[in-house]
Amino acid sequence: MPELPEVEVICLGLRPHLTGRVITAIQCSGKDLRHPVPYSLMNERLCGQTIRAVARRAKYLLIETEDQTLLIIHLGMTGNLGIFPHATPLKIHDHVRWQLDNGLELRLNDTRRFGAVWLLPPEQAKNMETDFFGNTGPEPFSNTCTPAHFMALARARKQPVKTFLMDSRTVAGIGNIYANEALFAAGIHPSREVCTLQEDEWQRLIQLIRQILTRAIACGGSTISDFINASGESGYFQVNFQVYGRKGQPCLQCGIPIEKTQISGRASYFCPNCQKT
DNA sequence: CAAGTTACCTGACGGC
DNA sequence: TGCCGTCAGGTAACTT
Repeated sequence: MPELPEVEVICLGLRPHLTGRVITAIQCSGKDLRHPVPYSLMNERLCGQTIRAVARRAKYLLIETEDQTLLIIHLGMTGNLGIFPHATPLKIHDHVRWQLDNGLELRLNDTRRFGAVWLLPPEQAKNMETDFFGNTGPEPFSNTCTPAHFMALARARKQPVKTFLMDSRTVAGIGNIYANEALFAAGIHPSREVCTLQEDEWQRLIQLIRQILTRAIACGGSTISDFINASGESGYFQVNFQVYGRKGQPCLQCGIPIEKTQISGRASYFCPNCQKT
């Protein structure tokens, strides 16, 4: 489900519900997500704490409490977060619930359980950016996300540009949908060897990545099958997809049918006319 | 080391 | 109707 725009939409939706609230109790389904859920540690460190801030880094949601404890949530492919009254019946695949002091609770629902939850006590949270996110690339909107950054990493690498963009060590938050969409917008073939991109192409690609992510956030994200934001609403950026999921349909620029191929195991969509290798 | 493949897990869908 | 194979927004451990 979630790439950067979807996590950002969830973050923005949750922030007013969570900020200033006290976490009063925590419940788990008992099933592991990608890692075991740190249930005992959360009970020790989180219960009784007031939430100070809700933020996003890459595709991770960060919930910080007044004593600087950090709850980190990743949604994997199918994870979703919502705010519900405590008495709301549980749905299948509701795996973690954080009860609040106002009768509501935050719920993590994750069908495939590729999501994950971490709890960093204050002394670890302090070093989060190096210890937890040490291998994570810059945010696409940060001023360190530059052509020089990409060109330094791409030098001498023959990897397809699409795989490079989706690597979280290169740049944060870009997954399969937005990699496909950004490369179409830039007129760059997804299989192109990443070391061959020139500075002006990187400049334009960065600009288009930012534009597409910004528009997707404004649309409330993309709803492929089941994404909903914290208020239970679907996103609608998917109506703006130019190539993703459009195999065989005419390119919206030139009318040639969109093609689909596998690149590093991921579905890749492109216009063979508008995107040259 | 770089790049490709597989595994993790569940559910939806298409073909037969 | 039902069974089976394939595929899916992510990440990391493997293999080559």
